[in-house]
Amino acid sequence: MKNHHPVTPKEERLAQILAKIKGRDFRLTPQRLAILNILAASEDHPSVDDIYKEVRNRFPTTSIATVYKTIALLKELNEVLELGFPDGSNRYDGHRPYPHPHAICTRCRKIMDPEISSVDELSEEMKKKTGYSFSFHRLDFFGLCPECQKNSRK
Amino acid sequence: MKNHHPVTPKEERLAQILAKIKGRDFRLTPQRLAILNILAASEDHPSVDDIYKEVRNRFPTTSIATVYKTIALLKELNEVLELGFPDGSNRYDGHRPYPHPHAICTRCRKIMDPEISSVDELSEEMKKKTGYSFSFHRLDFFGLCPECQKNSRK
DNA sequence: CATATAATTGATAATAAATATCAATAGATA
DNA sequence: TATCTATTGATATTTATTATCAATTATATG
Repeated sequence: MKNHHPVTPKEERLAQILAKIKGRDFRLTPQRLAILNILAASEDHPSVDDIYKEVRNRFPTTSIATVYKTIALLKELNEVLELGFPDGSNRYDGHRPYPHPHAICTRCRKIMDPEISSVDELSEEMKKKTGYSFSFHRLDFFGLCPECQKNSRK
Repeated sequence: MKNHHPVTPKEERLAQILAKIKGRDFRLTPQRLAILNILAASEDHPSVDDIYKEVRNRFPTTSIATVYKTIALLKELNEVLELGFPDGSNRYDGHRPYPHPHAICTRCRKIMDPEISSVDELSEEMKKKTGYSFSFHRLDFFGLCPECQKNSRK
């Protein structure tokens, strides 16, 4: 079982990204591939440093600059979503790069990706009323998750 | 015509904020009042530096640290909304502090505040599906404004 | 398969936004 | 008016990100 056509959604996604990269005379380096895989695989929302630490498990010489550069590339290709935290740092969502909102706990930092049907309507309304052509977005709600709510009531 | 009860929405708003400040043994300093007025008056979305420059017209000794501290206070009181730019810097919206989306041009940096009716539904759905209690949010769409779209088509 | 070209890496310096520090100042209260 | 303590202002520090550039290496080509 070696080279084969993509079957799972994840493999398909990865294949698409690779096609995009090859199509624009970017090069496919092992570091990039590793970062890509980490992002595509992670169900949570890693920081640059999280990603950095994980890549170094497989490629111990990887520089943090490479992580930043790869993420910048993926942002440009619209294959990763950047969540801006109020403290100035960022998190990355490589899982569902189309518009979707996050629920972010400001205490424990837990992030949820609920399925929200009204997003499409919102996007549509925004496009109609502004005339903008959007390429990315941040739809993030900040507050307390259910657990932290309990703990804060004494 | 000196001290009088608030009549315009803006005056009312300001009066509310002042009440909040007094209620929590914060002090009402001239610098704070000036920053507050700037934010309440500005129809666009100033950066910290924009605000800093404007305060210094009236209070030339004002420090940038004071601007940061005042904005932090207003964020805490939920009286100003922070927009995170992809470049890491922030903009501030003191005009409509309840949930509303922005359309941000990544080329000319123009920001629009359209009236979007589906936001309420989105907020409601988010609350129901996550159980979070939200205190602030970022609903920002990034892309090209109509003018920059024209200019980019050769 | 060997080679040439140019994109990319890795190490580190530079930048920039925001926060922390702390003595001096000045609101608020009695 | 005097006291108390939050706030200011100046600056140092922190932290995230970007820039720089020589060395490396992916890719195309002969």
